[in-house]
Amino acid sequence: MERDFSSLLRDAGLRVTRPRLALLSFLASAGRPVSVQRIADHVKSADRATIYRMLEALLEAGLLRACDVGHGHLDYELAHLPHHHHALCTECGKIEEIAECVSEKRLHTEALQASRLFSHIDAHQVTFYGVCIVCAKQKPQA
Amino acid sequence: MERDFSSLLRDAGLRVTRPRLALLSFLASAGRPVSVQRIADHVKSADRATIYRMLEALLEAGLLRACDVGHGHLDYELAHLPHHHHALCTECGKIEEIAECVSEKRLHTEALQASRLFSHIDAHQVTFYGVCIVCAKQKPQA
DNA sequence: CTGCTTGCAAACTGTTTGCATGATC
DNA sequence: GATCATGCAAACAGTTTGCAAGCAG
Repeated sequence: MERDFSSLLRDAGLRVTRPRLALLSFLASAGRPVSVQRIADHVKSADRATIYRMLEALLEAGLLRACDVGHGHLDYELAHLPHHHHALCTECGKIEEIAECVSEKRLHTEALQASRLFSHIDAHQVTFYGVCIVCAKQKPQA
Repeated sequence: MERDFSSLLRDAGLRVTRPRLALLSFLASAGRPVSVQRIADHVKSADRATIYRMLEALLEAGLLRACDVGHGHLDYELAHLPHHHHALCTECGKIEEIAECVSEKRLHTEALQASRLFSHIDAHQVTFYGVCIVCAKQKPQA
């Protein structure tokens, strides 16, 4: 696994350093978007400033993706996953990755048609808000 | 217009105060989601702490809606508009409101089907990223 | 050896809280 | 007059920047 990350970094023209490898493997093990806070808790070797600079560099290089489910800060995940979206449990904050839907591709074109001010649309992000099964059991129709 | 806001507040069980009316009418005049920063610039009569507390109260009461286009903080808009989404110009930061699309309703159900962990989904938010016509003219295929 | 990266500390921005004052109902 | 809302100041959290030291290429 470390091998992969090294080449990823190298191919992106970035130096291979211990903190970066630690960050990447933590994100890989997480498997879902994580906050800077959580990264700092787990990748203790790296200073917070370093974490922010790494995230910026890796984001710029396209190795990471930032996603925003609306709790005031960005979460980060590895970018080499297929396009997908997130469902946020409004009870416990759990995030699930949701595969791209069929009707989603239409959204893009329909949105551009509905728009008056836009020339083209490059990307989109969808977040679903709901209640996960665990929370639904604990708090029936809360 | 002020009449309307007064009754809105009253109906929500909130007191009618000058800062709240100022906030509501500013949001109405803006017609698009605005940041706290922008609110503070325009609604100078109100203290920043007051702005945050007003936003919280009005959000709770359902008069406002928060939306997050991913630049690190929330934007706010009046909630009595029909459901819609936002397109963010990645060049100039302009936000356009995009009407709900036809295929969007399917998203909801498809997402739930694709999910493994969720019991039900209550809401969703979509943000489109693109380039507005003005910016597209200034920077052809940048 | 050169230049990119990191760590540490300090500055900043954005947001929240406590408490006394003031306004609404 | 009781309660809720506001202003001010101070605390907090999250993020960014400057600079010297360290490490990768």
